[in-house]
Amino acid sequence: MPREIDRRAARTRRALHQALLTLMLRKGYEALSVQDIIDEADVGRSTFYAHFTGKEDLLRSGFQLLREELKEAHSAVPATAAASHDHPLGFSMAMFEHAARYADHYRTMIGGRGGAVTENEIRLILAEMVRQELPPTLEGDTMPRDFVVQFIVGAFLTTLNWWFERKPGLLPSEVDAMFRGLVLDGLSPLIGDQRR
Amino acid sequence: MPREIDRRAARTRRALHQALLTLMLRKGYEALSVQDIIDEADVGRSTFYAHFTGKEDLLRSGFQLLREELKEAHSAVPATAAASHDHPLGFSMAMFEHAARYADHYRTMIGGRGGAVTENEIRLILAEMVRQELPPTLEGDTMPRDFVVQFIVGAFLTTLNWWFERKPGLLPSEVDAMFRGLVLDGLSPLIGDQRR
Amino acid sequence: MPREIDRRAARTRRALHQALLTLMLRKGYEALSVQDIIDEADVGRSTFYAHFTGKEDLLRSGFQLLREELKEAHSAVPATAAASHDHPLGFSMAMFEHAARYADHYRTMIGGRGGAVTENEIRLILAEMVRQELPPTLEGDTMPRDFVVQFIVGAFLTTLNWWFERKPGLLPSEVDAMFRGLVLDGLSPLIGDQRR
Amino acid sequence: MPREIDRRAARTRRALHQALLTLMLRKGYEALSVQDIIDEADVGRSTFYAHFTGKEDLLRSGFQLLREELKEAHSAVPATAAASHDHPLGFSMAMFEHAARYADHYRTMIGGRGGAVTENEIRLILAEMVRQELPPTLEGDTMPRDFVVQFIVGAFLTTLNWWFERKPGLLPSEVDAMFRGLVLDGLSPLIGDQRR
DNA sequence: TCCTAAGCGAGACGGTACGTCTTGTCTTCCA
DNA sequence: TGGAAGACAAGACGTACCGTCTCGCTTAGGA
Repeated sequence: MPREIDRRAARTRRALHQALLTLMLRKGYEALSVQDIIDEADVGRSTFYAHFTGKEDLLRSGFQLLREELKEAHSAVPATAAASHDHPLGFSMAMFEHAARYADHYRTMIGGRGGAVTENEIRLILAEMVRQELPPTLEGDTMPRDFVVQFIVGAFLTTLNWWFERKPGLLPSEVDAMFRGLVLDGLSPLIGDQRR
Repeated sequence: MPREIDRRAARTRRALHQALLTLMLRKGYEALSVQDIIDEADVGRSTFYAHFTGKEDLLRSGFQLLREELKEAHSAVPATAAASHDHPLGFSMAMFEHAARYADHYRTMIGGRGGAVTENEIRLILAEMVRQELPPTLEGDTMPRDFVVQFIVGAFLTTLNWWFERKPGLLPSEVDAMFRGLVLDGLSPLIGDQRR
Repeated sequence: MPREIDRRAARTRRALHQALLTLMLRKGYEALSVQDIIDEADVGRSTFYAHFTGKEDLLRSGFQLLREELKEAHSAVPATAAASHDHPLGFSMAMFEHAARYADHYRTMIGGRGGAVTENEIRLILAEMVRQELPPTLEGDTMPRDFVVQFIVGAFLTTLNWWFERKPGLLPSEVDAMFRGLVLDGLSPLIGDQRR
Repeated sequence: MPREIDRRAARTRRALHQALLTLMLRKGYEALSVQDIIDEADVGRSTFYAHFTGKEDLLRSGFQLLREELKEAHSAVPATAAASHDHPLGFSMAMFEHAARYADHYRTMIGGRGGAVTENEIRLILAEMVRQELPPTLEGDTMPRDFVVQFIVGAFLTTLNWWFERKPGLLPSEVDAMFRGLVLDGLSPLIGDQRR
């Protein structure tokens, strides 16, 4: 197969992904039409459908690329599992800082304007990160590992959302402290739990 | 205003709410068209738009009714705030049992098939319940109350989702124990946290 | 039967006829909806349909009344047939003057804005007038009487239309002269017809 | 512009014009809905609106085409103005014969079932024909030329209508004689006019 | 150097759903 | 008990997208 074609095709796909991103920031995912996207990308209608089955496919494929990039980036870093023993949920601080820097994107992706697909994809990515940090076996063996993973991911997203919506002025470090406080120690310290 | 009109109008609205519920169970919210709903409800197109601005309005109005019913039901019960000191998150067990009984509905509402609006409405209802159970002041004063509320609601929905998706065989009591374990005590007991 | 009801009914009908006339002047017949009419007449929907089968029926019924009034008015006048021998098409001058005085109404009724029904009703009324003026038997017996009637009515309406559309400045007497010239003597005097 | 599109578009437009004609014969113009037309033409709703703004536009555009065809056909014929001196209103006989052959179409177009638009378009076409036959200057200079044109057109349509409605058995030649009799010589020969 | 096969833009097309509008019916209220 | 009020089912309107399709144009690789 001539590789020139590959190159052209790749350029087209990139243009479409870029257009999607731009437009999602501007109007949100649900409000976009395929027509908007191909106008923004300056691409023919049939070309769009030659590459993707619809705007959802385009969105998913974008996250697919992102996931692969992240995987490569991570495989370069030595196993952090050991470090995580002393410093659990090590990913969180970096993520909050990243989110602060790219607040517009995060807001779009997470605040409903990204649609259900986006949120799901983000959960998958976060779940992957959390899974790698979590010790392979949990003490007591009462909690399934993937349940714990979902719990952490959910708490993280809740925190991010609350931050953006209600207290955008807080520093990443402050938000991180709150996140870690709740996730690691739960509510008991806050309500003077009398159990036992 | 003649009350006959009220009665007819109420019947029409009820038929539409019922149709929406039926169809959401069958095909999910996003896939529904207004045409589907009015066909199911056997109602004229213009009648639909005389009552609601669209399917989202219909959905919201349904939750509005639900919320009012719940409020009335709750106002009958004596304040549970006192009891919640000994037994925090008292709502959870009853909710898990309720969810088990009406699994189909919960699955539809929560598992993405209900759409973003539904999830948001459910969060509002749950947040209201949690807010009533949570002590008015939290110890240490480090966590904003509404953040804690969002954390609990998120954890509850995560638990529900995980239950339905991954381990539908578990008993409500088992799921409740897991939910309470994580939310009240956090991860520390599971990972042998060495901090401090 | 209580005649009070008759009176109410008559008032309702009059209100509807009046509303129709008002609105036809304002927007033209075709553009009117039943809703417009009952709003203008301040009458309930079912009331309208209790009296008329639709807006066409209302229109026709209005002309029906008009026709009866005209018939009464004419029956008072002694037979003009004799006079018409010396002065054929005697009706025309009076009609043109009337049209000039009520130009708005005529324009509405005749210039297309009145709809096909209106034009037809007007033709019926005019045909009746023409029929009365025309001698009972035509010389030569080559032309059916009703054909001649239609010819005259058509020429009259053509004249009226042309007057309003193209030369609204002309006096009724000038227009009448043109009408009579063409209808009575035809084209021959104008084109120097060489036949025979 | 690629001419393939022209070809496809032309086919679509032809199908719609054909469907309109068919349905007008069957139910009349006013009773038609756009839905009827696109069903008959087997064309998508949006396609219809891509070509025409509504059924009136479609109708007008059909007459536009017809007018262009007639113009081309006429431009082939040598100027008939000269001939018309000896034989005025030369168009009439051919038109009556044509009408007899395509009675259904004429009946639909003229008898009210064609709607106001149709009648107006037909008047325009006939006016054009009459204008070409009429000598450039009229004797006496008392009648505006376009008034005379309207008079002739009106008389022709009156004749056609009367023929179809009241005496469909007459031959084209008989009808033509009546038409020419009235239009050229007027009423005077029929009523023994005593003027002067 | 020409040929050919692919990627591509342009956009016509049949469909489906939208939210609005109008019609004629039907049920209840009120005088 | 009959007229008025207006909720309603039905369905057409014109608009917006969808996903499919056909068509020429470009462009680079192999002949």
